Amino acid sequence: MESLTEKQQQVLAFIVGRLRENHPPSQREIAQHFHLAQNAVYQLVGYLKKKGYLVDVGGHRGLRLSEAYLSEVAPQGIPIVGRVAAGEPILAEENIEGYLSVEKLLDRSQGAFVLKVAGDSMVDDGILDGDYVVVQLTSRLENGQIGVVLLGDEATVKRVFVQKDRIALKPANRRARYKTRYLKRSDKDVRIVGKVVGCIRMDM
Amino acid sequence: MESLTEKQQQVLAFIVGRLRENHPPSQREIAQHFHLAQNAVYQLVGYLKKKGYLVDVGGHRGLRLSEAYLSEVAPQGIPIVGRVAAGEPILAEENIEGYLSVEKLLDRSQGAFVLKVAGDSMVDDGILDGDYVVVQLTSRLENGQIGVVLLGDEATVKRVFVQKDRIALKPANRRARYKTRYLKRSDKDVRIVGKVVGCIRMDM
DNA sequence: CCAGCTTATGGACATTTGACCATATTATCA
DNA sequence: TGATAATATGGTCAAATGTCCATAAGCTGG
Repeated sequence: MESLTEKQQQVLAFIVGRLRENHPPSQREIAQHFHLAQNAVYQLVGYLKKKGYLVDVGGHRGLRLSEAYLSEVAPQGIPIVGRVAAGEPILAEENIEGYLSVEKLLDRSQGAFVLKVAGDSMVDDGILDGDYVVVQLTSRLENGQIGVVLLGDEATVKRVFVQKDRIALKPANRRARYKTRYLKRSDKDVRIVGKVVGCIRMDM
Repeated sequence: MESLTEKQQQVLAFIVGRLRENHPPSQREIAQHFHLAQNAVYQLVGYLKKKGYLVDVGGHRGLRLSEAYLSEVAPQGIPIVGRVAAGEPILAEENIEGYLSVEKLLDRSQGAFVLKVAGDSMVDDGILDGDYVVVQLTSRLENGQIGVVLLGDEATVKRVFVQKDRIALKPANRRARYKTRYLKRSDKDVRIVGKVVGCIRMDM
């Protein structure tokens, strides 16, 4: 990624900050903030685009900086550290592999939601008590995928196997010997809600 | 919070989704998406403002929906589903316990970063190969906490025990019989980087 | 039946927007 | 010395924006 001048960094930081607040600035707003003419900003934005930090999207002929997405490579989210180069501080640019955007995972427009996991029946799959699983609404599940099934008013996270006339819910806990539950497919109290696409653990 | 009609909910969801992508929609874009006239959107937005879901900010005389902030009370993050009320659709308001904001976890200003986990030495603590652990930069670790330690240019995630003259790195994998590693505290190739405060698994 | 709220359409308009033009200064580097 | 990149100002312009007007249909509750 091409490097930025100080001015360019300042402007990018300002834009990113405003985007975080759901409030994309206009070029004239940026200009005012830095006591510049609008055209100075126009050029700075041009450099940021050229260097790949801002990207135009959509078929817009170009109106509103709002239309200039942050590129995926722009520093949003938090840095992913890969290998650590010898001698370098851990957050040095050489060590940063990319940036993690959890917002993508949590894309609400796709009908995702989060379910707080109660119980330890899935610990062998790395889903612990108190974790949040990210659920994608869908009734289609490949056999063996981890899904959320609604039994009456109780939501359960298990490995789901759809068989001829029944649905098998298989836990993942060698230690506690949870039993696999079998449910009739015809039972209208049973509903496959969605697929578990992610898992988030906080406050460890 | 005053309740919304279905149409209003749809429009709000659309707006929120687009704001998450750093791409505030214009009223005409919304109109196009819902096959409406722009003025229908104008009125819907008016209702959303009246009910407090959208808030005008700044001294703008009113141009661009981008200028209409999401109010703090508007549902940010994705919904956390707790108990599922009998009969209700899973995303009904009755079922939503709160909203998960991962951004808080990933607060960059606090000097957090993400490390991609390689290997399965911590699976018994629910940290799998390929997971991203959220690391809080700090050299202070309570004994037994999961931390990141830099050995030369290799970053390791383990349970850390600081003893008199050595540091113990204890894996968590019953099956593979990983050995606990002991390091001299005086070794300058050894550095405690931070504490693991979260774990994120994507694309399951 | 009427009143009020919601949804909906079409037209008009001042304001703002990003793009573009010409021009100029400064600093760096070959 | 000359070329290039970056920063900066002024003016102009078509396109897009949110607001507002008038109008109307559908619905609910009094």
